[in-house]
Amino acid sequence: MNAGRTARERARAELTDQIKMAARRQLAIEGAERLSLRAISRELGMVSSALYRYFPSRDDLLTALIIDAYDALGATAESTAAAKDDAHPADIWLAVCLVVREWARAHPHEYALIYGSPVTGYKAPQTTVQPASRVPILMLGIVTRAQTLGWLARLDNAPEPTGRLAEQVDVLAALAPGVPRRVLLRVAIVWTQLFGMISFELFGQLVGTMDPADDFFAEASKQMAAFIGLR
Amino acid sequence: MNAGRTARERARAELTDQIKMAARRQLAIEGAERLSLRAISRELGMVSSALYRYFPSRDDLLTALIIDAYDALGATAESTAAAKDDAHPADIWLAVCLVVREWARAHPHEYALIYGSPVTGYKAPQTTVQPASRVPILMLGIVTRAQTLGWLARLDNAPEPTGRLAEQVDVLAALAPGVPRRVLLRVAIVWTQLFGMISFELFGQLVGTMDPADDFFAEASKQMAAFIGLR
DNA sequence: TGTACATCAGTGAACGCGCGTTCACTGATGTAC
DNA sequence: TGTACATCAGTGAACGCGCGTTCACTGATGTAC
Repeated sequence: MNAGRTARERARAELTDQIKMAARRQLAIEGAERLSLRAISRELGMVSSALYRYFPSRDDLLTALIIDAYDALGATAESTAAAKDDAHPADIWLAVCLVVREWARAHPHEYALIYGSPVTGYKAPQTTVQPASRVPILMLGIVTRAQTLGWLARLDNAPEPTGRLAEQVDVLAALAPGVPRRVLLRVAIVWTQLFGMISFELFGQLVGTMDPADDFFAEASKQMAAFIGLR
Repeated sequence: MNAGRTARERARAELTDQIKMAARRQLAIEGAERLSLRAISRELGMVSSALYRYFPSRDDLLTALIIDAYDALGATAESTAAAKDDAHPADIWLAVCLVVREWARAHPHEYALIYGSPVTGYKAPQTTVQPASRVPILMLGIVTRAQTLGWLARLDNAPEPTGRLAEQVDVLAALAPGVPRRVLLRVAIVWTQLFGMISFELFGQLVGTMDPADDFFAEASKQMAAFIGLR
């Protein structure tokens, strides 16, 4: 019922959304570097200066798009995991890997916006940090659950991190109580592998070898799940 | 002595280099998307139209820079490997991983140019393929040598690729005679991990956890070397 | 060695386009009494 | 319920800047005889 919201407030919320949608459409065609306020205003049939009632600058619009992209990916991954709540942790893990890849393939420019080379002259503000951490936190949660349920191998052969690396791993440990540090280190390694593989696929590095990458992706994800001890 | 080359030819070669150098300098500051012929011509004290005597268009200049970047990275990696010719393959492997990372950190925009999100509207021509393959070919060579010398574990537990994935792996097998397919599949996985980790470091994804990444990188590279059976 | 002609590098002006941002303004919507 | 005033959205013109590419040209370098 939107009780208490004036027509003005509703119109503002709606137009803010429409601006972001137009921006995303442009992003999909042109990429982030070429995202242009004037082109967006043209698409919406407004005058370019009108956008400044909604976003104080182009960079603020970019920030909004970045946060939206992280949140969209995060929400997709989280709901995939939630839907398989009672599956084996290893299966949940794989499903999350797959859905992250699918989202990336379905939204290549939004993926590039958040995981590709940074946009020149743009400095991501602190507000992007929390949305950016949703996928890693989800992955740590799955591993933690696996540990609790006894579905995590002991990995006695995996080396224990020491020194500064141990301290860095402790940042993860705070989010994954009970999971050994040697496992968490491997989770970080696998995390970089996952996004490295997706980036290689989307950015054209696999052409001529592992492209199309469906089988490669599935098999790599499985081996990486085993690498962190999921079984 | 440059025998046989006229003054004109020498001047042309030199200016072509200077244009590329100026372009690389601009790349380092502005990024590839903002690379501008006019800015380059300004830096060289020429008129912008003069550049068209050297490069038929902005895209051709970009192509030249991409090829140069792949070649610079490839040459660096190859000479690192060559300098350790008689070391253990595992040590050569690690040294190559490290020097690839170092090169990337020293040339972040050139790295982004070749391993980051593709430049919008730019389609990489076939001529970039060979330079792009230097590092992967080098890595396969190291693994092949390890196999020949008996420094590659058998990895009996690693799954054998099947179906289309097996065919894709065979592209690598042609460059790595005698290396089992299950190992080559892992080499491909590790290849994506390596560049994924470097991209995450350079593009700011590790901030708050594994940054600074020296220890993480070294340890991850070691574990990945073990993952493909190097010992 | 000297001349005539062809090749090529670099100039300067122009075309046609794009962009982000500011600012004074009009007119509609919302609020306090 | 009605009026007076404040808030806010959107306009349109302008500023000052950037870009890639084309084209007719001048003058220097190279080549053939």
